[in-house]
Amino acid sequence: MAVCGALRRANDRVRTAVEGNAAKGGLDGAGFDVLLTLRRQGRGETLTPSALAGEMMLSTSAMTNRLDRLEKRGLVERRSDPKDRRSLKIALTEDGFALADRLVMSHLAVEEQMLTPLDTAEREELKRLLAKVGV
Amino acid sequence: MAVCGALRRANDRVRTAVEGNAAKGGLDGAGFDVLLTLRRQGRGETLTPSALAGEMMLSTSAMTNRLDRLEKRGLVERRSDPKDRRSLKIALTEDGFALADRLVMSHLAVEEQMLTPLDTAEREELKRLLAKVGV
DNA sequence: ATCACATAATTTGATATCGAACTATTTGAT
DNA sequence: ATCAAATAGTTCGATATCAAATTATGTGAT
Repeated sequence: MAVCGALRRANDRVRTAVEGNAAKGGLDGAGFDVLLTLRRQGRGETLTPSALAGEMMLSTSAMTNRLDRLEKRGLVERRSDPKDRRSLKIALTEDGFALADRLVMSHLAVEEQMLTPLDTAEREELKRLLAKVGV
Repeated sequence: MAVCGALRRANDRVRTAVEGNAAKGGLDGAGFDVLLTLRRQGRGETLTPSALAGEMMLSTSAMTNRLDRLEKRGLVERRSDPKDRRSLKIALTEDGFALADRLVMSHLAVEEQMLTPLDTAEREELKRLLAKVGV
């Protein structure tokens, strides 16, 4: 059978390729994921650290750490929320958006590259089968 | 498309379920993987720390750490190799083999459980498609 | 036989993560 | 209006991992 082993190997391979792409922007997979999640919100949109952590299935303390690094590199900003002074809005800076923008292109190309052995019907079938796993 | 996202989510679900099973034996996924890899060699068979690390795609230093914990719990033994005094043979103890034996049953049941939504043909198809992604 | 190099495992130093404790602020019950 | 409980984010302590350095041993070229 060994379906679960095949699942893990395929996932590892994709993850490695995706991290390789992030490295081209001087990021690790962790930092790239944050940038990508922020960019997905759209230009100028923000998320709180908690929302980011929740979306990325990460502890808030890990998110604090990731944001520290990204902020230090000038890729994200912490903006205080005037409505709730406990809360923060995390926004991509110009640089952050530009980097995310640049990386997302090759990121998509890398993901596409990993799937080249599959034709369109196979991709749909794979997605369908994966969605059924673990219900 | 989002095939890669589906891949990651399916893998996460399986991993979580498998770790839940390991926890029933007081192990984490890391320790369970080592026991399982040793048990797969057969009763009384051994592997060196390097071989284990290689097989599990882990650094040898991480393996030293895992073996320390398992040895402390009396689940594995480090046996010196008379042929090469640099080298060690890692063997399951009686307890280790018994625990691995007990957990592997429920482990397989858990993996099976994760795949119940798929019939036999679908499992084969999924494995085939995953193999095309993961080489 | 010697000595440079290779190899096995461990130790060390750095970092990412988690859960728990902490600080500051808001909410809600009275 | 007050104060207990909830919430947002950070800090802290512990641990797992990796890469590099280290120790001990083996191998091979001369």
